[in-house]
Amino acid sequence: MSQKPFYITTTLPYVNSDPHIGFAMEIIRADVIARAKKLDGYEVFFNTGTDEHGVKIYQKAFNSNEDTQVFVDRYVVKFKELKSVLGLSDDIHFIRTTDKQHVAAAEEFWRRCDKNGFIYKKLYKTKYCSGCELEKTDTELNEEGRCFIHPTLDLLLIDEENYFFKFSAFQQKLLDLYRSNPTLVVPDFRFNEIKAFVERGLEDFSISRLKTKMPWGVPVPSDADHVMYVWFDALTSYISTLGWPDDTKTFDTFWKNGTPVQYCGKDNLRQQSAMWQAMLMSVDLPPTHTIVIDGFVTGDGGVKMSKSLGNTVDPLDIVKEYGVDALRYYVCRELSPFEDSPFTMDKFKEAYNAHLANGIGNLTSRIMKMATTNLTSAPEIPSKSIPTEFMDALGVFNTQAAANIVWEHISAADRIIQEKEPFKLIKTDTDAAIEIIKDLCVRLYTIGRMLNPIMPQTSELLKKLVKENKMPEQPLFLRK
RNA sequence: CGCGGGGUAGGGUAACGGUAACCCGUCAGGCUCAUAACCUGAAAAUUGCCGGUUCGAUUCCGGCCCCCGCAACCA
Repeated sequence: MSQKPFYITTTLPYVNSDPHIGFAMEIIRADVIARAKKLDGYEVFFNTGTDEHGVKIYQKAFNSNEDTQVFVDRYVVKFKELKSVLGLSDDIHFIRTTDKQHVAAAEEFWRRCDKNGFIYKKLYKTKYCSGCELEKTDTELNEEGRCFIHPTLDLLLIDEENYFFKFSAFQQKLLDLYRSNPTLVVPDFRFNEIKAFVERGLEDFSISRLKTKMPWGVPVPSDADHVMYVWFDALTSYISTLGWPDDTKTFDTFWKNGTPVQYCGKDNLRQQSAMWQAMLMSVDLPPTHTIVIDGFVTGDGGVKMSKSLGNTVDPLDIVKEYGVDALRYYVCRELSPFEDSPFTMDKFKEAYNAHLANGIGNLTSRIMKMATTNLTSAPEIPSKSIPTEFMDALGVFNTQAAANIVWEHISAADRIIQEKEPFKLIKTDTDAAIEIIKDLCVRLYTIGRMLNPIMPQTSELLKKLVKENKMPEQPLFLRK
């Protein structure tokens, strides 16, 4: 029996700063889904990587007087380290948009798109602030359309020839796709948002930059004066990582005949569920199966995290102090799967003590203490015991609902110990007490099984302890 | 009338047409297997405001008031 294929990818983070908690959240969630699918018998292709082109990186490297490639290489190391820091799947794929294979794929994508008539050249007016000596985008201008730093200066409009993508040609096709694919975007309210956006009408967007101004990008085929705009290049990574266009076997298995899933933050809704889908159509490739949009991690009170406010949290620090599984737990259960969620160290500590130290950690100690003192060997473990609701919740990307099921099982076991008092019963009715303890061991094993996608290390440890009928060498999660 | 999300016990969140659930905190019991952990119970919410639909609304509809994102060539 050949395994069913499953492909899931994160957004490729832009490597102009260190990995932040928002991306850690996204990739942990994707990893949980990837592990759950593996547990369910799928052959999983799990992808992440780094987005390394574009003006911001070019400028930052330039400002620090560093070769751009050296600059990105330095950052990529930090992102690759996430694999061990966050306990990600061993076989995760990592694509860099500077990889030769990706660059070739992006160029081929462009060629096909162009051949199909969806790329054209037109004059594009850029806004230039002579004070900053920089081009400005609308988001970098104030309400009157003036530079924040130099509001008294008039912006200069400079004509520049750019290549454009005929996004507007895909309005109806996108709406048809949305209609025929009712689970394309999860959750529903994000799907509604993108539908409304497309219904309002689409504007073609620029997909190239003049090389003289910004050389750090994939060259535009057949025009040495331009490089691709970073988005056009980065989005194609979702298929270049699968070997497109050369490795048709891998691509066909996981994308064409599979159910490709893209995980991203809400700031990526438009790019992934509209622009990228249109781009795929333009080269006659099938659409993404599901795009999962999660919210932002915010500071206390729902305010944006920012270094100036001092309310940022570093995933590395958390892992150092509390361990990988504690962070994974928090992401899965304490943060909303689709809405914005506040993240503070106080909340984290509170949840850690309540649910990891007092919850699963303490439960493990009390069950295994009774087991090791009263059982001669591990009880028989049923071959399957994961409740279907658990897998169903993960199937709709609701890690919170899934984790809640696990913690209901933990509470139930604590209650059973209190109500049946096997530690007391053992003195009067040994056989009955042994049966209760065996049942508790099986319950703990089942909890271990369910924790596999969410907290892989804890999962393995729980299963090992029950199977070998051993006390943990030290408490699983020490109170902080 | 640009688009979307939210306003639920002291704090943080869940549920979403039919006794409003959970965590932290507070109070009172219990237990001793366990990481001063665990269990039971109590106090505490007219579910932002005003109308409507309904036998019944936190949940559906309309209006209003606040908060937060986004508003495309920023990634």
